[in-house]
Amino acid sequence: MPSSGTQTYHHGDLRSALLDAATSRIEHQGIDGLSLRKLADDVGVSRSALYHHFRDKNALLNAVAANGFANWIAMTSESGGDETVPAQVRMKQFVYGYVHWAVEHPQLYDLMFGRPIWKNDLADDELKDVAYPAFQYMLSLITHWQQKGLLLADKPALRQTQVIWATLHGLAKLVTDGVYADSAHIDEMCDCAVLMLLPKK
Amino acid sequence: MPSSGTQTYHHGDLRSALLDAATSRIEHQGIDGLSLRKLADDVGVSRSALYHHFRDKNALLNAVAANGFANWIAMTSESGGDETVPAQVRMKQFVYGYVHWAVEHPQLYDLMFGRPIWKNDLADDELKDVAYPAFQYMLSLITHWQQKGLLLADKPALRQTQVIWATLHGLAKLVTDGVYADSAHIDEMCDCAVLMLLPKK
DNA sequence: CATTGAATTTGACACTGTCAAGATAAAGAT
DNA sequence: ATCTTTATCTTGACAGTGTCAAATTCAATG
Repeated sequence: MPSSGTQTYHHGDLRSALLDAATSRIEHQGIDGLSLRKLADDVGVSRSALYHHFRDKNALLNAVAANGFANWIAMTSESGGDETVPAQVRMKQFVYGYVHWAVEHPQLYDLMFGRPIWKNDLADDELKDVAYPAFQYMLSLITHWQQKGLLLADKPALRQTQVIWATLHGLAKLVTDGVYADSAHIDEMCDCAVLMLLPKK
Repeated sequence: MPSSGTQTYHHGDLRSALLDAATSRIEHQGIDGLSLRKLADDVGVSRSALYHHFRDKNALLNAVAANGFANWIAMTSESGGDETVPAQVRMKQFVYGYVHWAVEHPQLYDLMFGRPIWKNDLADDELKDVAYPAFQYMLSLITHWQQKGLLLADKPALRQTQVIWATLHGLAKLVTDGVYADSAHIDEMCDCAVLMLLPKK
C-alpha cells in the first residue's frame, strides 16, 4: 500500500488524482483548454495511463460533471432546506445561491448544463444518476413554493419550474459568458428577477 | 472575370464561399465539428487558402457570428415592428420569435451568444459593430413595453431587460441543449413565461 | 518462487490549426 | 506585347491533439 507522496509505478489512486487535476484544469482553463497529455503531466503519469480508468475523454468529463452535481446539490439543499424562514425568503436565497454558484464555477457549470454532454447524448449512466435527481429537486422545490401560495396555481408546476429555471440559467449564462451583463450587478439582477417572477406585486 | 461554375485557380469569391460553407457545417456539425481542412475540401481549395481571407479560425467564426446577427436582427425587427397590433401581442410574438429562431439555429445561436467569443474577448470590431446594436435593440424594445405600461416602472429598464433576456436565453438554451426541456413544449413554455413576467395577472 | 493480471509506458496513427516558402494568375505600367 | 507588381492559392512542415496496440513494470496470488 504505497502511501501518498512517494512515487511508485502503480500510482495508487490515479483515478481520483486525474479527476481532481481535471476539475482544477477545467476551472482554470475551461473545457476546451483541457488536454489529456498536459493532464497526465500534472499527475506525473504517461499520456495513456488515463485509459485504464476512463474509457475516453468524454468519460472523464462525465465524471467531472458528476462530481460537480454532487457539489451543486450540497450547496442547493443547504440554501433551500431551512424550514424556519418563510418561503419567500428561501426563494430569494435559492436564486442568489444558484446564480452565485454558477458564477463561482463558470466552467464547471458550463460542463454540467451545456450541450456537449446532454444534446449529443454523451451522458453516461453514472452522470444521469446524479443529474436527474438534481433536476427533480428543482421541480419539487418550485412545486412546494406553489403550494405555499408563493406562485399562482394557474399553470402547471412543471412549466413554472422550466420558466424559473430558464431565468436562473439565463442570468447565470449571460453573466458568466460576459454577454450584456457583468458580475457587479448580479444581486440587483437577482432581486429584479424575484420581483418579476412573483405574482401580484 | 471567372464566372461561377468554372474552376479557376483564383476562386473569385473565396471569402464568401468559405463563409457559407462554414455556416452550413456549423449548423450541421456544431462549432467544435468545424475543421478548417474539411472546410477547405468542401470549397475545393487547399487547406491554407483560408488564411488570405481570415486571420485565423477565430476570425472566421467571428464573421459567421456577424452574419448570424444580421440574420437575427432581420427576424427580430420583423416580429417586433408591427405597430398596428397591441404591445402585449407584440411581446408574445417577440418571445415566440426569439425562442424559435434559437431552436432553429441552435449552433449559430451558441456561437453568437456563447462564452468562447465574448468572455474570452475574441470578438473583433466587425462583430461588435453588429452585435451591440442587437443588444441595444432589446433594451429599447423592453423600455418601450415599460412605457406602454406592459411592465411596471418600479425597476430600471436595464434590469428588466436583463431578466427578460435571461429568461428567453435560458429557455432557448435549455431546449437546444436538451436539458430538462424538449422542443415539443416550446410554445407552452413561452406562454407560461409571458404570463409570469407580465405584472398583475 | 512462479504465475497471473492489473497498472503503466512507449510507439504509432490520423487528425487538428498555423506558418513559411514557393507557384500561379490576374492587373497595371511601359 | 512584355515586364512588374500584387493578390491569391498550394505544398511542405511543425507542434499539438485523442486514441489504440504492443511491450513493460509491478503487486498480489497460487
